[in-house]
Amino acid sequence: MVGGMQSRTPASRATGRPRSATADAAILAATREALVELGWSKLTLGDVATRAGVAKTTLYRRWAGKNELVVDAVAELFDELEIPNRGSLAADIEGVVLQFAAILARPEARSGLMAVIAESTRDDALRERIRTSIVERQKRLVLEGRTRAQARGELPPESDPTAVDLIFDVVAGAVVHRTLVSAEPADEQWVRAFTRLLLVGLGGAAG
Amino acid sequence: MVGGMQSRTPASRATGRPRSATADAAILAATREALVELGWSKLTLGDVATRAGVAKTTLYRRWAGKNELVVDAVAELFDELEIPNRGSLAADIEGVVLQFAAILARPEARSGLMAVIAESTRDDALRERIRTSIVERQKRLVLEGRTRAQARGELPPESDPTAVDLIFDVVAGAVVHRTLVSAEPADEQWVRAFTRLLLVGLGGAAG
DNA sequence: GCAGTTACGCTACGGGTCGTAGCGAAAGAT
DNA sequence: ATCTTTCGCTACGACCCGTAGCGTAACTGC
Repeated sequence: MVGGMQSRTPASRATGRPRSATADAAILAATREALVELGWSKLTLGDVATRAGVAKTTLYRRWAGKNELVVDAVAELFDELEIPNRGSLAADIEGVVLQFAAILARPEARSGLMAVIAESTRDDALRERIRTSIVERQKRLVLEGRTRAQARGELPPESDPTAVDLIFDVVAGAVVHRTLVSAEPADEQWVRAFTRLLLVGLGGAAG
Repeated sequence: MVGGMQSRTPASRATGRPRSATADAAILAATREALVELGWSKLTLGDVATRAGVAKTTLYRRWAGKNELVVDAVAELFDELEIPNRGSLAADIEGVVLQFAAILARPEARSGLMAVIAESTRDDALRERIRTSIVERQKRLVLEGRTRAQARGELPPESDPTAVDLIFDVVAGAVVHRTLVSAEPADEQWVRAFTRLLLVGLGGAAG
């Protein structure tokens, strides 16, 4: 579960009919299904409610609108992200980038993620929701990978705390740009070349 | 001008009343103005027409819909992009990245660009329009910068033609992710750190 | 059990936007 | 002057939005 949806009131009351967890799951699944079939712009909340088998009003009791709903629906796709321990920094990077690319290859992520990010440029609350439920989880992987590499002696202990932010923007940005803007797959070959570039830079001997 | 709007028919006829170029410019300017004030989702074509002082029908004769209109309106922002010749590869990179960041800092670019990219994941024609009128122009800068660096002897002559694509995705992706997802400014300090990372990689001695 | 409280499904509604059609007038080309 | 195309304007059905109101269902505490 994501944890980003509306809490019912101040501190969840223990009285009255409880909200159906089944309905939550059905709505989020229906949202992803609609994203695949219709894309962001043609997705309507009425249609999602019908697909999920719930009333439109039920949907509006949980989510404020299309933006929040899609953020939660897409966020679940990132639950599976984990950084593998493959023994070397290069292998670790390749592993996590491939996982990230696999998620972005799915149509429900492609059409949904960019759209909510676009909306978040004018909605601070939405941006925060995206940050906590999607971006932070990714960034944690970068931190883990670097800590591991430092323990192995592959990287010097870093003093600058903003270095992680930079690396994260480079890694995530490159994969997103490759898959969504250039519209080319981030396959193993590309990931290897990218990892090499990230490790040794432009100055490194070219392949 | 962008050159991406609808040609009137097969080969532009020379008879009848010609289309008003003034109207074109007014519509595109009004679109950017509406993007700033309303953002993508609340922007309506009727409102744009009113702002531009033209009839709604006039707008529909030129653009098929919101997507195409915004692409053209945003594309004009990238007309000013040029790679400066600063004498070294590092300085060249810093210069072009700062220019790119300056464009992405403008609200009409932030809210518009990501939205049309999101839409392009389900619309090949739109993606192609974005590619030719926005992306390719950026990529040309990367090519120029690399050619220049090779002439200076800073980079070895590259055999792999896909290397440019990779570098482009990394540079553009990092800047976009920094400004739109992390929502932090790509200022001089960040650009310097990024350029260093791009040149020497993670293995390079840390600051 | 029984009352109290909340969630649910359903229907209906005003308000807004979409994209198009139809009209007469305007602006050029020949 | 005539022909062709664009322009501004109005009007229209279709769709989606977000909410209100109602009766019913589910769960809690007495």
